[in-house]
Amino acid sequence: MSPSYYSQFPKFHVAVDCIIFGFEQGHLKVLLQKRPFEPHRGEWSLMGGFVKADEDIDDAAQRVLNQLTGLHDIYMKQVGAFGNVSRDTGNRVISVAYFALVNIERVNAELNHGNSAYWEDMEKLPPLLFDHKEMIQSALKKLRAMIGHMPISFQLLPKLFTLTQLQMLYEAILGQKIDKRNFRKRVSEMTFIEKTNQVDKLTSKRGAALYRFNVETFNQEPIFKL
Amino acid sequence: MSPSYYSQFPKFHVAVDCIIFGFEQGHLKVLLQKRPFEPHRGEWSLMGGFVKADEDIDDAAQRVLNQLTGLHDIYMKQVGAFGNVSRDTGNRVISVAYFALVNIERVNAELNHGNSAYWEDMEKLPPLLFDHKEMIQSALKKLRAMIGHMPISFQLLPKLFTLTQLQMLYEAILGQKIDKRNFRKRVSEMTFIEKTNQVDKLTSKRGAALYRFNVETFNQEPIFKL
DNA sequence: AAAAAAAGTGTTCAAGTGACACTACTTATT
DNA sequence: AATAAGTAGTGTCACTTGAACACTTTTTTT
Repeated sequence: MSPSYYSQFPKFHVAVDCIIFGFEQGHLKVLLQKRPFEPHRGEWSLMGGFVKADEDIDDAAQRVLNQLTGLHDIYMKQVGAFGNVSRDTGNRVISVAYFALVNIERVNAELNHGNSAYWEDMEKLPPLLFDHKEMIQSALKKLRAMIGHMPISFQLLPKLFTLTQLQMLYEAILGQKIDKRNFRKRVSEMTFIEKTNQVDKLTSKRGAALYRFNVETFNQEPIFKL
Repeated sequence: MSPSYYSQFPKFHVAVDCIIFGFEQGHLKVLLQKRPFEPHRGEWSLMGGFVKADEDIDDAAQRVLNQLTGLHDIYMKQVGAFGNVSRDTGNRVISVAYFALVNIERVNAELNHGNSAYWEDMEKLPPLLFDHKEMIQSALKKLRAMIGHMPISFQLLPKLFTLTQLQMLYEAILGQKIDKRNFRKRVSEMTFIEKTNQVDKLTSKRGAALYRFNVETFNQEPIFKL
């Protein structure tokens, strides 16, 4: 038994698939693309890619996200490994799913439209390749479990946002209405969600105060409950 | 671009590693073994194995669990994929970790001692192979998040158990003391944790009522909060 | 009969959660 | 100048949940 004891065992293609969430006009969205190669070319699918020989899986996910969106250093969370024998009908491929939360406007500036990428509303997902819908559902479940404890949802919003936007975001992710006064009460307890003196006048005649997430204040007292 | 488009990409050994939790004498334990092959033969490690070419990853985890313990159809939960380039110093191996909860007595009857398997207390883990300690920590974190909502902890106990045992189990998993009266109050609200008329006299002179988890009652009203 | 050992049992207070409806401000329209 | 339109913003109360807390009961052993 030399170090090549391993070599008696089969090897597999390993891919990463990215569930890239965005938020626009009160709707939670996912970035989909038409698969650019055979088999199943042209079907709607998540953005994915094969892991390279000298690459950590986490890094592969970052690379794939970057290829599509141009973004670097985005927080990505592993959803899990999907490894049924017949999940990929082309060949045996084990895929590790990751999700990311991104600001749609920042991404659209950089989107490589040669990829025919498209933001699809989570409520209106078309049929998707293989088990990609299952991956999205798992990712959403994980996201729902996390947003109450970790301030990750701000990644989906512009730097400055109104409390109505923030509330609509939570409603979209959780899939349920939230009481406005209770929501704002909780927000006001988080000192790191701070009011600026700027006003957004796009959606109301009165105008709404713009808020910002202050990382430094959060690091001093990282207690988050929404 | 034929169906062998995939073939330009590298392939990897894919393994599963099993975190097998047990509970004995008030302590949460993990089943470890001395690695039976090179490299690193003899180091303490989780029970693992390579995925076969025609095998779902979930099935591979079940197979590995069965090889070591003889148990079938045990609930296993995926912890995640561990895929850093240098996690396995022997060769690139991507490993998917799973955890299972088993009854130690049932397992010990079947344990293949040729594997030199050993139940180690979670508080006293020795240095472990590669990233196995990290896998165990992730598994414990996941377990902690689950036991409050799902009645999985009963897998760790004998069919009949006392409330003191059940409480010690929760204390061991959560790593903190629980108030006895509050705990028993909550248990008494779960009608599917039912008192038998049998009594355990091993640990007290008075004797303690033995309880059982009733699956049928649980299925009728699957609301679990502990 | 007394001591030992763990089982079993309620109440009270604080905190958190959820339900609920009107006023304030600005702009556009007449 | 008045009013209509449209969203922002604001407090209270009832209820539920969670946390703290100590003594009595039962049986066996000495």
